[in-house]
Amino acid sequence: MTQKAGKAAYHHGDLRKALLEAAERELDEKGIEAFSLRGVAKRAGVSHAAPAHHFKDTAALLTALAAVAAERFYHAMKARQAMARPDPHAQFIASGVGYIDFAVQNPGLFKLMFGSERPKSDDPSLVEHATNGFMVLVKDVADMTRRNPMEVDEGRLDVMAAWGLVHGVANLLVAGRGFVIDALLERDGDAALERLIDRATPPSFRRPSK
Amino acid sequence: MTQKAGKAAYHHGDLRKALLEAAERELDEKGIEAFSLRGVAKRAGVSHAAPAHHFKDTAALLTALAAVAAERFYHAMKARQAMARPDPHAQFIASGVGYIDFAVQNPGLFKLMFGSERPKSDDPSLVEHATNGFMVLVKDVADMTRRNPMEVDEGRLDVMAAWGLVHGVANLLVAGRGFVIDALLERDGDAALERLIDRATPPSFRRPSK
DNA sequence: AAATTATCTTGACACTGTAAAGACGCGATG
DNA sequence: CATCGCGTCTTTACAGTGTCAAGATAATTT
Repeated sequence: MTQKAGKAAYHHGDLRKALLEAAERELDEKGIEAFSLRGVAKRAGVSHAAPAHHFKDTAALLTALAAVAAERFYHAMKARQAMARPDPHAQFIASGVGYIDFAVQNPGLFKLMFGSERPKSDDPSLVEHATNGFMVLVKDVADMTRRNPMEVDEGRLDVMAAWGLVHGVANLLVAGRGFVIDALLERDGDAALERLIDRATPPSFRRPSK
Repeated sequence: MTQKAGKAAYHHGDLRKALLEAAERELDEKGIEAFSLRGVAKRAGVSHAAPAHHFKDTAALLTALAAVAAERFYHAMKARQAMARPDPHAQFIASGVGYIDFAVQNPGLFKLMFGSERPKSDDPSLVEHATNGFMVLVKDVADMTRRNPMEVDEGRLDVMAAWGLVHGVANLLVAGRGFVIDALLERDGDAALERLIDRATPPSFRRPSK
């Protein structure tokens, strides 16, 4: 086969993984717009052309990183839900808080997933994990409204509204435009987000159908 | 003074304005992440170092462009409101539709304003126009709830929710993640957005206070 | 042990943003 | 009107970027 399991297989060991970790650090410190492949190579302690043997180009590296980000993103939401009450509305709020909190805790990864065109958005692995995340949202809305929202116009509007709400708040916070609720977040933490989503829940989510 | 009014004052005429227009084209075609200052200069028909005399660096150019974008953004919302019924709820929906529609019609400028860290977000002109836009939203919420929302916690949550909703939907559409409602938009146009915002309006926006 | 293959390095190229220095034309001043 | 001065643009240069091609080295296979 190609490489050993543990570490130090060849010159570096598992360089592919090391590059992904270095890329995440680069992303956190420099931001997506100043992200540099040579910087990643430097962090990993290899030459500037080494990444080419593991990732075709920068876009491929960022795509792989976006895929692991999407996976973590999904698990962050599921973990929130696991700790919340099982009723549909509580589950909806939990995933929403998880959505926003992940963005705040991982602004670089979040912007990579949703705010950059550099990752190839049709990558199978990325699509898979992103779809998983989306399905959480759809299921939440489905459980609240007791139907498959994607099958009717009103349901689709509801899904888009729910997604848009958490996505917009996440984006605003990550973009440094959260001054409206920064003080509340400082004081109440996640509870403020719960209140926000709860207050913003439209009537169509409270009733079975309509 | 420095230059004539009409055109062709010196070698180029009003190069500053020409650069801003060229930058907008560059932004539309290449996107913010592939935006190139030399590309802008080429479009304007000047040497690659010419922009330096009108904008200190690329960030300064993008900042100026973001400022004009913010101004247009504000006017787009106001224009929508001027054509809508005068009641608070209709005004709120109108500005929301204007918000989202501007993003869809000007994805480059929208991403520049909200999704990029390259413009200097503390630029006075940019801050001024951005604040104007924000004030539209605050006023809408204020008119619906009959109070200054920024003065109480619940009001701030409402403002953030309203902003987040339209901002999130706009972002998703601009990021090519609008598949949930793309068909509806294709069919009904802005009316679909009106329905979306209307359905998503939380109960706290319908009643005077509480 | 020798050959093959995978992995990484070195060097090169075209491109980027920015700085410094020079050329040019316009407006103001004598 | 001629000249100066200054604002405007160009040329040249440099450090940095992503990517390609060729070479070197270690690990695996035969």
